[in-house]
Amino acid sequence: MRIATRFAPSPSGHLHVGGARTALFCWAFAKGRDGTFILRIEDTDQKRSSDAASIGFAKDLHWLGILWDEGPQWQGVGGGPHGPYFQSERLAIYNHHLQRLLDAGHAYYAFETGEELDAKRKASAAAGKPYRYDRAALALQPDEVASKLAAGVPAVIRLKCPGHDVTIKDEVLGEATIPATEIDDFVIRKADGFPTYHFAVVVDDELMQVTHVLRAQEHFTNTAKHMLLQDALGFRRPAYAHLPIICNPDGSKMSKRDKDKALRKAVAERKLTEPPTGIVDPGAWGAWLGDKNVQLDLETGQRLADALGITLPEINVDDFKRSGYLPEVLINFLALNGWSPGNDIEKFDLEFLRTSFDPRRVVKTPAKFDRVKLLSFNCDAITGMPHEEFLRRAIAHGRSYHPAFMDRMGEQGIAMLAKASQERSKTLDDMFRGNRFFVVADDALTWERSKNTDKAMLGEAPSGCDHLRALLPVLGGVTEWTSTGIEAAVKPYAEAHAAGQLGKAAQPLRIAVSGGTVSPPIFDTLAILGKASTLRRIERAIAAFTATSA
RNA sequence: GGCCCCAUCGUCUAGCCCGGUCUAGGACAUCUCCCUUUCACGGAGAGGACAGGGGUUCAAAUCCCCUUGGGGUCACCA
Repeated sequence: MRIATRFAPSPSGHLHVGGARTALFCWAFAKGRDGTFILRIEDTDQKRSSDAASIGFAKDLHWLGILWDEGPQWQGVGGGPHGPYFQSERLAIYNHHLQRLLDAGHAYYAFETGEELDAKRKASAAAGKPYRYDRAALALQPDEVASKLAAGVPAVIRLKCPGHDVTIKDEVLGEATIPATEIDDFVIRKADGFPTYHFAVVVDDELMQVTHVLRAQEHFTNTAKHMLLQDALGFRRPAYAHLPIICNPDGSKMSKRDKDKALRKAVAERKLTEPPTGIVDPGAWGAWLGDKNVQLDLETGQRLADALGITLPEINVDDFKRSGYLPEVLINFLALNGWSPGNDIEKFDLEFLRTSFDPRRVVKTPAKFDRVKLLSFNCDAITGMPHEEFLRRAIAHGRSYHPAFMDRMGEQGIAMLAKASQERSKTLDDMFRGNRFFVVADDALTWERSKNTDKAMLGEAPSGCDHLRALLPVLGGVTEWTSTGIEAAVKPYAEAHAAGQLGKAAQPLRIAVSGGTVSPPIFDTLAILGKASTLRRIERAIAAFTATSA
């Protein structure tokens, strides 16, 4: 039988890095064995699903280079003989198998409301006993059930568990036996007519001929339920491999809520009581501030972060894209969380992963996601790529995330900036984020006043400002305004007037034109800025620093 | 709390299944020095782990037990 794996996200948001890793391993396992990789959208929760989210998944997966053989059709991928691939479109299929279970006496209707069940759960908790469904509905007479159904009383369907222990065989975790007492008659169809996750998964995995289920370890205990369902339905049993969770450096589970956490912290630190105008509407703001469980939607959260001047932690694949990480690096790094090829190889690509991935080499322990190491990998990849490629990718990134910057710099300016930036960039975003001074109007530039800037500009004579005054005519006389042309003028000046210490002249220049102490190499910076801007900024800088120091 | 799983440098991990080749290897981070017009990059070097306790054995990171610690799960969410 042909190997088949599936990635089955619920479309309740963007693709999370943990999900991305699951997808990656599923893909690698199937594709490395001439198998099929299926994408299935588990949208059985009507309250939490959205079409936009499933498109987000497709985009993110596509960006990572993980393409599905079967699944929703999107830009030339997908389709397949086992559709539809949205669970919400498979209701008739589920109902058919539900009826089989009912007919065989393996399942039964139950009429307790959510509130009733909650009360029973609370009572058990108060008594210090674990809660299990009490099978009250099993005592109902057939005609009672029929009349309730006919009367339209909301009903769920539960699986009648056989009452024996279940031993799970797992490719990474080995064998584990779940005692019968731990598994109660769980719900397989909700009152709204939709199947629960457990039921839909089991049916779809069978019908889509999935042979290997690779999923996160949080599903491990669920496996017992799925096995019981397979037995009741007469289905085959796929092989299971449960992948360790990816978590934050502090050990907490990585989640979308981390963004809200970062925002709340920043808001508290700034003692903000009113929302920044036009970012969050006052009603939503109040609800959000008042309840830690309320989350801001992605766009609003991002706008608030921008307004507060903070960077949100990257959680979703799209966040890493926005931050300027390369897809091939993210994939490489993700694969290293929970798996390794077994030698000292750390840098590899999709193709390598495809041919070497083996679930038996998956680690059993949860991994803490180390963004610092990821950044280091990204830096290596960026500094190591051919410059044409860097230029191309930087431009694509800029068009998506910094269109105004791109416009103001112009094609030639961007090319020059890219040239000066590649070897000092850790992400595609660095070139834009760190260099905003290039695109502010000359007369709008302000200067950071700190120990460092004041020392460089106003230190002992000749001070930075003195050098700048002297440099003004020198630069003014430069006829070939290029990096080398400028260097040819400034170097001799430093030799003659700064004891050959180029820094004595370079640093004041840097501060004057950039407003701060960090920029690309100074001659490149001046060349990109142009002669007029350079001179104008120097004049204004001298004025700004000397005016306040007098 | 019940149940299930897990446990090697700060972090990701190699080694564990098939005990000796492990004075435990690599990577990121850290520290020192070098390079340097800033920030980075780069180069050289250093420190850093088998959770604890019992066994088994000539020999244990590797096998067994206990303790401790961590994670997952106990929904009409997936």
